[in-house]
Amino acid sequence: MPLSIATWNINSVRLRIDLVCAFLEAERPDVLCLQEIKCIEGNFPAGAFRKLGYEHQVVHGQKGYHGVAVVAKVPITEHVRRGFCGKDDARHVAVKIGGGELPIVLHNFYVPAGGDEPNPDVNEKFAHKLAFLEEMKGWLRGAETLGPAILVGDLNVAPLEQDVWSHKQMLGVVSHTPVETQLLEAVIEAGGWIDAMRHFVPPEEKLYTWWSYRAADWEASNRGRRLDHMWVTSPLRGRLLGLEVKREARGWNRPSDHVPVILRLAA
DNA sequence: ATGGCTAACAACGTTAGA
Repeated sequence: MPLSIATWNINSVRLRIDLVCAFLEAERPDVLCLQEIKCIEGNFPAGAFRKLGYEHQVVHGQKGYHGVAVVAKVPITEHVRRGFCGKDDARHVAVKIGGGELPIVLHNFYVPAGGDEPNPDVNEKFAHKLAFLEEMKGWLRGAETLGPAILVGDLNVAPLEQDVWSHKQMLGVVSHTPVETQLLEAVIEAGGWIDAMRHFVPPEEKLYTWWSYRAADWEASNRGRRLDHMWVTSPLRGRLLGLEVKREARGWNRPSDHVPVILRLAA
């Protein structure tokens, strides 16, 4: 059975539920992973998703900020919400889908942004980000040996030179500093992950999923970053079918600063 | 080099995003 997975940092699921529903009606992905839902589970707009056929839902929320969720048309057979760095903030949920012979484990992450100053000695948010990525690396080590798995989410790191509008000007900016990009590559390496977005878009080509709210004209200045990611383990390499970055979503009315990304897998 | 915007909330300034 072909499978489509979408990921989207929605920056408040309650404020933008109409945008999310329009996206789901147009694209009909089997699974949607959301980050920054900014609400507790009890305030998650479950009914709106259910109406569209997304009746399988796992929410890991908290009040006001952060928070992740998975909604699916296909059954979710297992789920786990993991805490990182000894905190109880809501930054991860994993689900198991395709419960038959070859189930797929799907991880949905929201990695800490890391604040402004890229120095862990003076900026505890940056220290938290690095510790979070280190913990991901250890926990997901050898992921490919365990079978089909997908990891998506807002990882808040743009690892490649063409993942930012200016590699040179971004080297000292949190999200593209060498310590972060090398650590993210180490997470990929340790898990045996395949960068599914770059499987389809060559690394020489610019690719962004986020544009700042602060630009007067996001499209004209086009100072984007690829902060959102979709990875798969090697058992899924042969099933990679297609990728869509829904850039136009950044131009919708009252948009998220991130756009949705859709990965399609063959049967 | 700076500043620019958006969202949540025991809310009308503060904290967070990145």
